[in-house]
Amino acid sequence: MTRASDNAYDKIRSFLLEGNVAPGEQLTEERLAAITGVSRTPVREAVRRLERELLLVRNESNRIFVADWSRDEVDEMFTLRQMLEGHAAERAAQRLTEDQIDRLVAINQELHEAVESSPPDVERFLDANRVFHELITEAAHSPRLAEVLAMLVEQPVVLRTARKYSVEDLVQSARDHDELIAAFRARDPSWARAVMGSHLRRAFHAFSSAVEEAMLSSAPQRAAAE
Amino acid sequence: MTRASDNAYDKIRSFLLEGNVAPGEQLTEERLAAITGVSRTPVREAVRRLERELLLVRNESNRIFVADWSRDEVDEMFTLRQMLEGHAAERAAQRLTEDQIDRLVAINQELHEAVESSPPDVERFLDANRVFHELITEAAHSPRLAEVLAMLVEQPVVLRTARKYSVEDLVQSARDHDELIAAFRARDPSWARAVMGSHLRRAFHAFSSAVEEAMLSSAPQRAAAE
DNA sequence: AGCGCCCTTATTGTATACAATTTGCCCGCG
DNA sequence: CGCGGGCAAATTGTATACAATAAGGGCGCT
Repeated sequence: MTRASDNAYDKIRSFLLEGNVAPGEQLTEERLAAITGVSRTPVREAVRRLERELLLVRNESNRIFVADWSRDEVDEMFTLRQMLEGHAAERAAQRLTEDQIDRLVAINQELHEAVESSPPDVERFLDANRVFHELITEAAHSPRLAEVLAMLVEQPVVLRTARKYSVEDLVQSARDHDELIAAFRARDPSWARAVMGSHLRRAFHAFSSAVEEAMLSSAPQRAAAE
Repeated sequence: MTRASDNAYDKIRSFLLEGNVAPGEQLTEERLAAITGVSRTPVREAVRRLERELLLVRNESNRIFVADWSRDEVDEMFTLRQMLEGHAAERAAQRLTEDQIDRLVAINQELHEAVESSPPDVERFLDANRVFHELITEAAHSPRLAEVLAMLVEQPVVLRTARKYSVEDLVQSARDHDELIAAFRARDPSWARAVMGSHLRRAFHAFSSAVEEAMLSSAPQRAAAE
């Protein structure tokens, strides 16, 4: 792994995920170079990577912007994930070792704890959630599937919104994972696929209501300010 | 569109597709720069793109190699395409305009002609085939889906092997397209998905037998030469 | 002869200067 | 007041030199 460009990638990524810049805002290579402390060359590599993961986009004249996802686009993304992660779960059900299933249990234990603490520790939840899904993708043993999925998950909009999820949403999510584990233990691919499908679809609706909630409280203010 | 790096991308891509280099062979940025006539900087951009499309791969120390797909990997790729293009066909069935369907008919007419000429004009077939699938993907109106599919289609292994397809394979492929068009005219999403599914799965098996055929005739020679 | 270390060479990574392109602004003209 | 041309500034693209790293080969040691 190269030093500077990976470093730049990590820094820019955190920068975006922490919401330091608004969706739609323009960034310049120069500015990113300043932020990351490396020259434009590795920054360009990092930007290409982030483009691929859809965190950054370019306009028709190749200027760089923070990606701004509409509700429909997020819907679309969850639909693709449902299809692909459903497939991954199906394959994982046939391939997971006992050890790996035990690890899933441990990770989901962590996730349960994050949910049940008060207030719920959303960062810890998201972390465990990510690892949980990654392990399943990995166990599917399909490098191309993994690569494609890497493009779709970890979207800033979704992660930022997650902080607004209701406790019930988080609890249900943890329960979905429990059921996924049960499906894996039973070595039942279609069960696994089905659970993954409803899990992700529910996640989309949780996202969707969280956004609407946020809109209701913030939109009037914005309207007044404009 | 930038000049040099797009140019480099096109040239390297043709270079790979024409089979000028063997799968697994190492390439260097320097050599690609010589081939394309530009400096290493735009070559690196082009290489990144080709990596993304899985035509090139890197080893653990970032050296560049021509991708070498195993039969299982091609299987995996077709499975993903089946899932994603099936979804695209489903959406396209609900969204294609009459004009677009007419265009599909025209393209498939071209494809029929390519197949029926003797000997079959495989290049023309592949061209029409690509355009046909692209139009469907586009009509699905799902930018992310399009992006993901772009990573998977147009694999050199598959394109090279296509030259060895039997006439029946090509004819059947054209018939699949006819049926897809019928499904689109009927505005029947599940029909469209199902046809696309069997179309791609059959394509995989055509590929698979073509490869086996080639192995049977060439493997002994290679063994003798070694 | 085999094995491991070191030095050389090949290759990729980074910085930087300059070129090309795009944008935005200002100013003059209708 | 609008609008169009053209200049200046901002931004991305490319070339090149040098740095860092990895591979390969030879040489001595055992």
